[in-house]
Amino acid sequence: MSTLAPVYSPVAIEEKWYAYWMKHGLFRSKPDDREPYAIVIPPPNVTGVLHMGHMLNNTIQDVLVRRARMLGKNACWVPGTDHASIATEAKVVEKLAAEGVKKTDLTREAFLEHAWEWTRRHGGIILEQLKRLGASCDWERTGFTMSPDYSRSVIRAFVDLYRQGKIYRGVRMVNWDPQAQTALSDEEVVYREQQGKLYYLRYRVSGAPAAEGAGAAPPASHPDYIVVATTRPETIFGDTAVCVNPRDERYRRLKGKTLIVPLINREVPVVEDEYVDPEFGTGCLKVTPAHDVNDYRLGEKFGLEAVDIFNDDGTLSEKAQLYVGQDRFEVRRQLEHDLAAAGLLEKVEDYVNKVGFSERTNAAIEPKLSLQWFVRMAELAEPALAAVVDDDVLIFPPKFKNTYRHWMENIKDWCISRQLWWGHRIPAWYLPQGGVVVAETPEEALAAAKEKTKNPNLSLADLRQDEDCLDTWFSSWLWPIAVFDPNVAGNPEADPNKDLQYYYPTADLVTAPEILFFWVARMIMAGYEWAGGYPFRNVYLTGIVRDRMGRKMSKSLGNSPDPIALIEKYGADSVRLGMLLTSPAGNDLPFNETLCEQGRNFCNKIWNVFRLIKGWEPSNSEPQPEHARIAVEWFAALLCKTVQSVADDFDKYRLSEALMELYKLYWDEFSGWYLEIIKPQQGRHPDKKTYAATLSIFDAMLRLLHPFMPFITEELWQNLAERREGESLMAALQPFAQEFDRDVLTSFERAKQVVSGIRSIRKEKGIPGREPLTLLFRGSLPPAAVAIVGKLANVEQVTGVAENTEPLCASFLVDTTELYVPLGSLVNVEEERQKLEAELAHFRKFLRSVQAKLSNEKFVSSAPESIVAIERKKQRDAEAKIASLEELMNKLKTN
RNA sequence: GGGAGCUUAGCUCAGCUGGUUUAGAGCAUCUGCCUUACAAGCAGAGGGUCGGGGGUUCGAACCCCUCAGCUCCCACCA
Repeated sequence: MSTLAPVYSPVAIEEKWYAYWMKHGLFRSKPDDREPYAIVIPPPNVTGVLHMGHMLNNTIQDVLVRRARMLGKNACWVPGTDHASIATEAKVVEKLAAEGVKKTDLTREAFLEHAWEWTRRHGGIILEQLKRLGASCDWERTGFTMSPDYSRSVIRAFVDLYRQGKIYRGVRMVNWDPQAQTALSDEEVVYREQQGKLYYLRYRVSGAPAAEGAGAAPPASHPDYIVVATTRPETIFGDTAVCVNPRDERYRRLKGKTLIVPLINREVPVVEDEYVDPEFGTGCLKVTPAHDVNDYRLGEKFGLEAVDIFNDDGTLSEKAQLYVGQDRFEVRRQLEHDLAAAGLLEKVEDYVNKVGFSERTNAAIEPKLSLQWFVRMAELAEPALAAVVDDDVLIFPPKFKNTYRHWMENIKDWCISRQLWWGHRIPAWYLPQGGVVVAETPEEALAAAKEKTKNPNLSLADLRQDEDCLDTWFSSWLWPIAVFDPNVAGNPEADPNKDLQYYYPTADLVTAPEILFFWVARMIMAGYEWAGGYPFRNVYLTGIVRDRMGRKMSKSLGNSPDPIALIEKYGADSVRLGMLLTSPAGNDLPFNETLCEQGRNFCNKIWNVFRLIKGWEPSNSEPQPEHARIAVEWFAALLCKTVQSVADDFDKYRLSEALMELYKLYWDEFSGWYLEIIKPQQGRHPDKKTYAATLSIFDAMLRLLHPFMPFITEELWQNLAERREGESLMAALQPFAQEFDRDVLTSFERAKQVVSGIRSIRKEKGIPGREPLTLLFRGSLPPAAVAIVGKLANVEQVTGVAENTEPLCASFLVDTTELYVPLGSLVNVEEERQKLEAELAHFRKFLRSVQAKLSNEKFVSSAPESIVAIERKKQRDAEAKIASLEELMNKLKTN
């Protein structure tokens, strides 16, 4: 009798096996002659902590990697972290602020000192958390996007693109984050609907008399004024024109006139452009070239001055003339009063419009003209677009292929400079007399500068390096290349090293759809640019983890459970199951702790099966009983079928379905049917043959389950037999798909129906399981049924009869075989009759529909032969069943 | 404004080329059981006119049209 506890406790077991796997280098991967299988982790922020999204994402990666390893591939999962320029810098700034230190008071060097300190303190926590999950990463390969090697890759890539003319510097309208005080790429801006106001402002026509204040406000249609609608009145100080549609009759009189901007009294021209929608607002558009993308275009077209009225922190600058130094939103509020007081505010309406916010700091984005570095994308995008369109890179689920194509076909240049310190500093040096050199090192920059200026006396002190850093994604787009060979990116002459040759392209990339453009698309571009081809063959896009109310889990909402707390409560295997039980690729995962409970229950089930088996010893004296022989034969076939369909599920990235299949195989088929059949009586042991077969089946199931639940399967596998030190389930092979006999499966399914039929009768009649029954049948029964009813339904005797002569029976049908359970007085004839009547009605109706189909000439002539044959069989079966039911009915009547 | 997708049992989803589907699964629910591996369990049961309407077809959850609702992505309407 086993002394193991009836409840599985994961904590100590998980720790033990993770340490064991590490100790024996089982996560390690080096190039050899096996087929390679590589995954690079989407590097989490270096100072981040694990959240539910990571949990889902990394569980999927671990399942894929562990399975690949067990299929005999050389599996390599490369972990690492991202320096996350803006996110990390924001955290450091916040931390310093809490200590009363302003970033602006520090030198760049001093600030970086703090940032590195922060990174050392918090860096890598998330990787330790991944270990709790069971992640089988090759930790010796842990990368960091700001390690010295990696930084060299990034800088080299910049220099290379610059030399090719694919990077340029210029003044463009960019998304300005006034809180972080940096430019952002278009992808870093999120638009949200905001309840705002639409302000109708009066612009006086030049030469017309000025208003005298609120009381003297002219009527709306006054010829001396026009009315302009805007959501951002504070930008009027940057107005350099007013634009109307040339076809707009209402404003024909303004042609060639100038207008007076309210409060600051700047005289601006009226320009005409089709861009303006006469239907919107008043049909007059104020033009602020420095603070609106469209206005910028109008400004370029009409040669208007761009007056930048904002400071970098979002306060008004000297150029605004009024409200200087005040915050933009405060000015907006004040203006409403001040304009009204001046008689220049016609009306204010509530208005919903979309406003851009910084993805990182959540500050309202200010479109702003500024001098930034850009990557020219058109040429880079070409092969990356083709890769996906031509299916060299497959995206799961495939609906994202369209999204990808649309973005790539309309790609815009990428603003890569950030006004931050934490990151890769732009390798550009400005010359004393103007001009710039771009080089990998200061020394090379100096040499280039000397050549460019023809001045051999130039020194490093004369050069001024660009203050800005590169966008984080400008480094992470090199990830699948640089983690294997940091010398290749940006270096056309470099020969790829062994690692890159072997592992590249990687097999699968698992990530969230939200970074399809940020990261996935750009990695593909970088792959073609520097590594000769795409970086991964398959992209698996996960869904978003949501709470019960369907909200995205986020720190700010506080609706996300702490993954580590969940692991401590339920065990890592249970949480992994919870993540995978209901999340097909691309579908959101509505998370609920009950999913972890379900996982825990399953672990417990597995554990108890093990307790049962562990308590057995093979008995040499016993011959194998027929029921056990049949169970073994059946389960072997079922196992083969499952191995095949699980393989098929994996090919299609249907991980949840693969898991569910194994879940049911283990719980229903193995525990519920197989073990109940072969289980010897209490205190006895199974025969040698059955025992061996059971161990081997259990072993196969542990292998199949291991990628999903690595800890418990390893624990049980290690205890199932003597193992050598260093031996591990994770290094074992998956069961191979073999041919199997489908007839074995169908006969067994019929046998199950017989058992269920008898159990149903017991339940209905309230006959306890202990009371043995007799079973009569008319027709054919598979041997399996005869073999197992004794064990599973406590049937003492099974007898085939030509005709049922027992007077009082409960009866049921399995296919067309009639089964009778003699019950004497327990039978209520009327009840039985009603039951049969209902069944008869059902089959008669069904038969009519089949007959209708078959008597339809068009069906018989146009449907394929095989389909007609199926219908004929349905007809025969239904007829036979009806005959059998009628027979049962007759018996009931005659009795 | 453009594009993509979704709507099947109380919940989450399968249903792949229209016919072996007489619509399935897991969870939840209900009923009966502390049966000697497991009550985190066992046995049994109920639950759906496949979002509405129309069409194509011998045949529709599946194809077409239309209406309604939901989600996501992209876009410069002040």
